[in-house]
Amino acid sequence: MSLRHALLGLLNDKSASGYDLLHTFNTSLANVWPASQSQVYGELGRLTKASLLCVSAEGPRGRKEYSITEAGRAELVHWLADTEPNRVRRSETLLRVFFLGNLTHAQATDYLRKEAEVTSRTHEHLREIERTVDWDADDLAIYGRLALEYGLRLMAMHRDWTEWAINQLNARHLTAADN
Amino acid sequence: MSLRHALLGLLNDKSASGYDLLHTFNTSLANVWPASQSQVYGELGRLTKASLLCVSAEGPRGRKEYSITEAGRAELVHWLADTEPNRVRRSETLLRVFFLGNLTHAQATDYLRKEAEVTSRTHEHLREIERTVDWDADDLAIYGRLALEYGLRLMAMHRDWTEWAINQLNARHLTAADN
DNA sequence: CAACTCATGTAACCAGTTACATGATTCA
DNA sequence: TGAATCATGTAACTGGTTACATGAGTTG
Repeated sequence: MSLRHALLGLLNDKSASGYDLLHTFNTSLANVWPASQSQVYGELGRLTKASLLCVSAEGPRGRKEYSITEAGRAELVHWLADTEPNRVRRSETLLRVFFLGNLTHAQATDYLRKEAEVTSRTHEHLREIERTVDWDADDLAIYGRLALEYGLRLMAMHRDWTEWAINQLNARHLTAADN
Repeated sequence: MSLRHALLGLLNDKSASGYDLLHTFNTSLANVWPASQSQVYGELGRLTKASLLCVSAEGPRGRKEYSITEAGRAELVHWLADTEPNRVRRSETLLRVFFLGNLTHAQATDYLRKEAEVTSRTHEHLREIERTVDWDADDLAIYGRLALEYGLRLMAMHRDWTEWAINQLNARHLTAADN
């Protein structure tokens, strides 16, 4: 149910169209809770039918501006204050690590090196966001700043771990007569 | 398609029944790629129909032991060597951070403190695993050790970030006349 | 007037969760 | 003999992805 609450949260800050929201999911929320076009439009319809949102204005090209209702605000706060987050994490990157023994030493370290590279790029991208966004603006920016810092630290950790893992594999490769 | 490759990876190491595999998903892989009973049994059936696995033995209580086939091994290596991991991450924990402005200062810091607590418990749990597992056994253990270290570092980072975030919110709360 | 951006909607499919259903074997 | 564990299977539902389909307004 997170997408629905993400929509409520964003619309509580500011009324917007599906198209506007989609943009937010592709930028600020891209690394936290990405959502596709079909998902956003679908969920907006369902939330409106459930009276947690309403269409507050219509513009050119069939544009619909959605606003949160009192019931929607109540649901948002209820979600934040009274429910537990789902903490299940899945990482395909890490799953692959489990099975690296099926590759040659060179292939395995290449895999890790590539991960390090992608991590660096993401880190750079987050730094770029940090530089360009006006962090004093509003609530969303203040808390978004906290989330961004999380991303930066995650990428740094990921980079360090990857280096460590490569060294582990190299050490093992040198001492053993395997592979 | 990650579950299917997780199954191939595990069965390449050692033939096993759905029940055995389920146990692995609930322990070693619980923090990397958890899977439910219905999912495992369903996928084993599909993989067998596709000839990537075969039933190599039947035991008491309808037990079926699955073994990987040559085609299955080929698919496993193809997945590892020739395909890119899906790196999409979703974090409900972090999504909620975006919307903490809808709570009181006390509620917001409580949320973060609770996250820190859960993180500590998970960290402790991983340390326990580190202590009890025999890491010299086989390939899976060696690479599993790398994954475990990732988990430990992730939890440490998460803990540090949470502390930092609480301080950020406290500092803001003291200087401003808001809330 | 062509290319681009704005803007919405839907259908088919795939992956994962929860719950239901059943029964054999082992062990205290 | 009753409880625990071993063992499998299926159905309904929810959430997410990809692709298809359409068209209005804006800008060079």
